[in-house]
Amino acid sequence: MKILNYTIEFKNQIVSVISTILQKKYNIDKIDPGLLKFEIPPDTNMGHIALACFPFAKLLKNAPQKIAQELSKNWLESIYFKTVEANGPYLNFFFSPTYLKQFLLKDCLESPEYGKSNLGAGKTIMVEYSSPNTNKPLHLGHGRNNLLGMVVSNLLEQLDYQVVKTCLVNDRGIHICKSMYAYQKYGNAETPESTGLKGDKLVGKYYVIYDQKEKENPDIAEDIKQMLRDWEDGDTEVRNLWEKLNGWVLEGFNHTYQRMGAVFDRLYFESETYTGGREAILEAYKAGICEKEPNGAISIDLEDVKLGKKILLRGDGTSMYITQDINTTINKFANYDLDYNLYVVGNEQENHFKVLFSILKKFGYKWADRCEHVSYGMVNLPDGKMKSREGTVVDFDDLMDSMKALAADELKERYSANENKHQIENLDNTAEAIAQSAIKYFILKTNLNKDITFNPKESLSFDGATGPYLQYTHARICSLLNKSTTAIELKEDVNPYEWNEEEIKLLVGLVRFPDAIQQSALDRNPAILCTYIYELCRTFNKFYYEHQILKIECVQTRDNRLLICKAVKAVLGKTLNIFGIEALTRM
RNA sequence: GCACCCGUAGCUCAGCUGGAUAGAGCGUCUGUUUGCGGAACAGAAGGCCAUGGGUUCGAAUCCCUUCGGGUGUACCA
Repeated sequence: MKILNYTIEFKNQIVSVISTILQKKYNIDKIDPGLLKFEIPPDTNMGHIALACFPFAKLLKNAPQKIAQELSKNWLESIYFKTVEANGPYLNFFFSPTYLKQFLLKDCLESPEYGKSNLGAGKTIMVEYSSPNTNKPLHLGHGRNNLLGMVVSNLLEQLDYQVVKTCLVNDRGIHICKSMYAYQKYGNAETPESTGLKGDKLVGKYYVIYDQKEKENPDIAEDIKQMLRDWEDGDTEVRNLWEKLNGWVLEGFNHTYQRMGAVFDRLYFESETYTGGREAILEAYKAGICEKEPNGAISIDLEDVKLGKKILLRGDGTSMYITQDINTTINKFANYDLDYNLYVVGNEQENHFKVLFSILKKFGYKWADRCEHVSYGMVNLPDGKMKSREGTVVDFDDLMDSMKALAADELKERYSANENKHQIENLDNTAEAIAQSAIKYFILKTNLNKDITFNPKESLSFDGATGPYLQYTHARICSLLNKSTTAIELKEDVNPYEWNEEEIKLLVGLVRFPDAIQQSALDRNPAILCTYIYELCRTFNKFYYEHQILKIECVQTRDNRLLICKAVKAVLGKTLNIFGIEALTRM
């Protein structure tokens, strides 16, 4: 298993010591730090961390086994390591008790900064996510998007980036007119209040109705086009209707966002940006970057980057999807002094973003290279794709509701089955927190480039590698710490303490935490942190099962175990926080 | 047609910047609790890492072939 590519304090020491030894021995100039590949040995008895010596073999023209031997023999004393030994082609390191306790545990317990780094210090990064259409409610696909946007933002903040979270609201266009049209014709002046429906649900209902009506009478498609023209002309009646319905939808979205914990620093509305972009394109045309088509459309040749030809303005002079995206991106860099600009959007738009970034580059914007599409796979159902119009979507509000109901049932059952157990004071909040964690972890744990198959019956369990498992581990530790009658403080060991295998595994897990965050953030992939924290919890639960803590006689052992518990709790709590999952103290 | 992505245990997924014996969860079978939360822990069974080749001391991992699945390829958004 490979690890430790980033800022770990002891890494620098290893690099410099090894370089010195090899330079002296083999009389070479410099060792490329990239050759030093750290790993976690398969078994803690072999070592706590390891360095593979294969890469040196070629350079030094010697067997990796021999090199490992030489390195171990010439290793210098270090505060970080107790022993360093060669094992075949590997150089294995065992952490010193001093490092584990006075450095690692101390950091975990006392430093709110543990896990963070300053890779992004002084840099601003924008994360655009969610970007919904205001004609129908949010479904599970949006759920994945929102969660990725939120968590990637949180991860970047751990690296000390200044993060600007934005949402581009697609609030105009032909698809918006469809629900408006159906509402106007068949709506009977319904309102969220009169129907008791959430605003986005009400409008979504008419989006579906429109589709049915169009199947009965395809001619109404013309009415929609007219409606869009009226909207663009500022027709009062159409505009009023639009404002009313959009207001309802956005109100509905806000409830969903709030419930799942999505927040935005800045909203961009397509209705305000869609006319822009023309000037930039016409300017580029004047500069000879774009061409004019026979019918007057403006196009750009992207053949050199194998993206063909792209129309930027239609023959009738109207804007396109890409036109307003050009405009919005220019605005973003004008509004904020951005170092990076991320778009969390599904992989079906990969081509669109390649085109967009290429265009901006050709237009001469130096920041074009700092734009990045965070692409992810789709969410499918066991029997295929989700389709709004065919009613096969998993509505995100409904999903949260049903998960909450399941969690509440579970809590009641567990409570009545164990009368001696603690009482859940706030069943409603707890059920909500458990439901949230089940959904969030389920979605986040899958790598970005993979599609997710969502099987409602099987996917959202509370057992195994799930959000509730993580919460359970946290609650268990809290319960344990509460029962401790002595203060849990970090003290220097009077007698040397030998950590057992499970304890060492936990400590090595804690060492990896900053690395897991950095890798997760730099890859824009929360799944890495998901895997990490699940493994840490599994290691903890095994440790907990195998060893007594509070009731063990040896005070030193008890205190050291409690320290580990507290440290795991700290790291677990931070991670859950990054995921937007409540770290329950009871459940 | 072309481009990109995916193919690892019955199912859902880790592992992929090449390295020590390919790992988890669910499901199936079997154990563990007077010890602090059993939403836990352990064991068994289950793999030609889609296929065929190549590079390498070494390939699930990199390159190419084939097959299977997905997405994109608009003067739609």
